[in-house]
Amino acid sequence: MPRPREYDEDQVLELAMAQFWSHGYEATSMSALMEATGLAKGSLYKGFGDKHQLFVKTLVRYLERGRHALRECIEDADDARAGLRRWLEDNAEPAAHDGLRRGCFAVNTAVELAPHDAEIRRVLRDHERRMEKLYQDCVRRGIEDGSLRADLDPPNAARWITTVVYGLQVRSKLGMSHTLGLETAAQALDSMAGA
Amino acid sequence: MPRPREYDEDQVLELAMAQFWSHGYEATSMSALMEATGLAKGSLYKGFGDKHQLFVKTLVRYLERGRHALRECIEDADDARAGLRRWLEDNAEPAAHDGLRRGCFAVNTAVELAPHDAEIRRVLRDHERRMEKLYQDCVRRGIEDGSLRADLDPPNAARWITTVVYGLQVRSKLGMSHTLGLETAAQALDSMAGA
DNA sequence: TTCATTTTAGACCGATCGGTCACAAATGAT
DNA sequence: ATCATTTGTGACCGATCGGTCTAAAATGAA
Repeated sequence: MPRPREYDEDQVLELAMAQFWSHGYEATSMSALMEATGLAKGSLYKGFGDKHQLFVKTLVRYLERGRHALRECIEDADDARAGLRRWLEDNAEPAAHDGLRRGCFAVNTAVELAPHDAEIRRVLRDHERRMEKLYQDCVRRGIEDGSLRADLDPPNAARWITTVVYGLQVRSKLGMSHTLGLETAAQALDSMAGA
Repeated sequence: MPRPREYDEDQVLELAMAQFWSHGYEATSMSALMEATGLAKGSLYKGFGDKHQLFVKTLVRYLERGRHALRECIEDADDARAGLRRWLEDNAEPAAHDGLRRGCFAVNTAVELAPHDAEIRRVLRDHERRMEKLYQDCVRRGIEDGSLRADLDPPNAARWITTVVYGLQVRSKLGMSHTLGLETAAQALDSMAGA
């Protein structure tokens, strides 16, 4: 009986995400979101809540996708090391790809909002915890299949991987070349590779 | 003959830096800067230019201080590895220290502004280049005095150190504990330590 | 067709944004 | 004491901020 919605919710979230991802939270205005999504202000507020709620929705979406990508990356690989290499190389790439230097939405948000926004902090910490669980599984598998050093401590190694990935994403904001990114990825892998 | 200035320029820059460092560029308003520095709006503009120019002044100041700290850290140490350890540990610490989680002003700025601000990008790239020069010197010294692996490639190792330090700074924004930070610092050192 | 219901559009809101400017205050030189 | 010069102050500017709200449009049910 009601009037049907004219927009596709998923698509709007994608478009809004692109804005937040490229420009951050503070530098993205509601007008920019209206233009990017094609929706009028009223529709955005009715459909997605205020600016902050919309931001969280796009962030959660991004994080879920990131975990999915990591899971796939690890599962599809021949051994743990190959999966890890692929993941590190993927994280060394986006900088060169998009001239936008938008880096990683999660890292951008951690830097901009985490210190003063408890909800964002909770969401990002939860994501970090889940990612490190996946890293741990990968490391354990690598120890078993011999592709990673046998003396690695999985939780410790997971935090190590997290750190290197964050570092690559920051470098990408300054315009790291693909070649140098791959070099660093290789170095990270070497620090954990089996004999 | 003119009326003398009533404020101390260095002190004002310090206070403005604290604001930008904690809240970033966009989230820091001129009113916040007025309150933080105690200067009226007109004085800020007359003395330091507009918001962007003031920001750059505080950033440059921060970067110079950072390079100085690294230089001292390396020179004062008994050997290259000790200096590098000290530097990595210092970078694993600030997170825990200030409940503000303000992290590293350079990393914060790289993430927030570098993609869309050519001047900032130039300043930060120049700083990165200088820092890596210092890292390279440190690595070369470490190869000579035997405290670092002999097969390290200095430019490569310098980028590696940069990456890890960036990663530590991002983790600090989410509230990394001092203990876990030190653990990662140790891991980074191990990846370069001499036999 | 009429009605209840929901979406859409955009005018409108007070607050705040970064930035300017005119004027008062403070100095040393004369 | 007067004057040229520079600093300090805060009122003021138009623009834009995030957010609200009313009214028109679009539907299915009755």
